[in-house]
Amino acid sequence: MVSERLTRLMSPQTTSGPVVTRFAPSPTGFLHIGGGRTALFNWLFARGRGGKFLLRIEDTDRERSTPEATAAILKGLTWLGLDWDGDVVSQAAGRDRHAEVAHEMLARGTAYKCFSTPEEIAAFRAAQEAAGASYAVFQSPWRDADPASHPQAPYAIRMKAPRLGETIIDDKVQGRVTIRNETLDDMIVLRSDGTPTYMLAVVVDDHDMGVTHVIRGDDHLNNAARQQMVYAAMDWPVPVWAHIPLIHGPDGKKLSKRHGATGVEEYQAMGYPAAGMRNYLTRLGWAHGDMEIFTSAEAMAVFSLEGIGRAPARLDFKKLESTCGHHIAVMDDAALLHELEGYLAAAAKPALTPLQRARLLQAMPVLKERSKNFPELLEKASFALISRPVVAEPKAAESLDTVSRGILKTLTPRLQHASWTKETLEPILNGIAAENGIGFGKLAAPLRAALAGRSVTPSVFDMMLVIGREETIARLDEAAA
RNA sequence: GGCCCGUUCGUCUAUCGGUUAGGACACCAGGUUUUCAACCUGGGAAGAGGGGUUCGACUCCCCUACGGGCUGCCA
Repeated sequence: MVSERLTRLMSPQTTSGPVVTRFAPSPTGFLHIGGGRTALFNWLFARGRGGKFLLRIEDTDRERSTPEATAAILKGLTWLGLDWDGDVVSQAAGRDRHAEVAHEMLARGTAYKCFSTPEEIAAFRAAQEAAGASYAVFQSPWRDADPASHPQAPYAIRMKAPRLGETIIDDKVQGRVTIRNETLDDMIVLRSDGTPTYMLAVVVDDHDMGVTHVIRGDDHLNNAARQQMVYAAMDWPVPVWAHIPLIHGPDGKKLSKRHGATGVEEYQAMGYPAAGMRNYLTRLGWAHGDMEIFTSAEAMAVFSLEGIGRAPARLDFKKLESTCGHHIAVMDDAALLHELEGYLAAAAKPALTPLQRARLLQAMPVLKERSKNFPELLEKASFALISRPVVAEPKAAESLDTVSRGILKTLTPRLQHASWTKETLEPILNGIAAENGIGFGKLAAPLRAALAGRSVTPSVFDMMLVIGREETIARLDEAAA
């Protein structure tokens, strides 16, 4: 699924050129909801400025990367409606280029060969700890070693990080972040087995792909300082940074499995429409005045990095549902039905029959205004989905007593030739109620039981209109018998 | 441990030195009603704590507390 990586194609970008953003997940599982939001912000920002939104799979960790995970991530993005430009880039496919850059840095003198073994480094740390130091950055003895003293052995390539001064990350979300260089180590960019590390790969890929704005989780904020060393070592322009806070669970702790749904696909299976998810996720950590309910196009028009908050936001299902409810209410009926069928498939529920689909489409106007998610909509649509004989639930059956059944019997003849509109039906039902000396509510209950087999349903008129005269009379006759 | 980031109603947030601190979700009360919703009206609800700076701080600075992140030949 991941195509050949893009080869070097962009000229060095300038900050005034077209916007290029990217989403770069590791394929180690499904698309995390936090990752989905990161992708969303990148998408909104690029699309809102006529720029490009690229997708790169960071699969350099062959141990943990799987093609299934890559497929799951693509599927999640697709469901969310986040379309990317060009081919999906595989980071692993760029090893040679990454190694080439590492050697170039070697040639420039901004990196050096380090012959220290992992064991020696571990020993160094243990010694530091034993000496009472809480922690110390590893200082390779090879940093300034005479090449003549280099042994014939495998070596890693490390950055020659500045020991003095400070590195400043000019971040659009976090502001100016200053990191003292002494806290930065000579990070390894090429392992002793010749493979590149993530720190090198991201920078090379972002540069080669022409990425102008790096919008990612703030767990990378400190990494940005390290990565900036590579840009400097290669004389490459540094992209605009925007480190966004992570999403937390309702309890304020980092979102994890015990909070329930962490994967985007789970939200589809729970029956939330993509447009509602996008709206909710956009507002989670970003705001533009009092703007609450909006389409993605509207969001793109005003989305800015400056509008992103600095504190982690908590997931609130109540608000998610409310937001989705607004979107469901205004969605096009056919589109809604289509997405609902996608939900059915995602939730491994039986597909709709042609008759059910037709009735659902007809009932959509009355159903969509009162549903916050698809399960709820389907619940309200029950009357349209069932087929005769209608089996009344216990609570509904109670309203089908002898008297009520008698009333229903007198009703059907009058429906026989009535024109099938609410305007005609309403006086007929009101008349029946009046003749029997009962309020309309008393008549509605047995009607609900007969038409839907339930005590909670949409309006009786709406149900009659959707299932039609023939089916209405048939259901009433069966219930009255 | 060190370094970095964060902290406004229960939740998401507005405010970018001067406001009765606004909106949304949720909650409570009332209204409407054909059940459930939806809808309408009203209500309670916030600047973590302590120091500064200033005529004036939610807003700027410092400290503390709490939360998060980074600190790997993981990404």
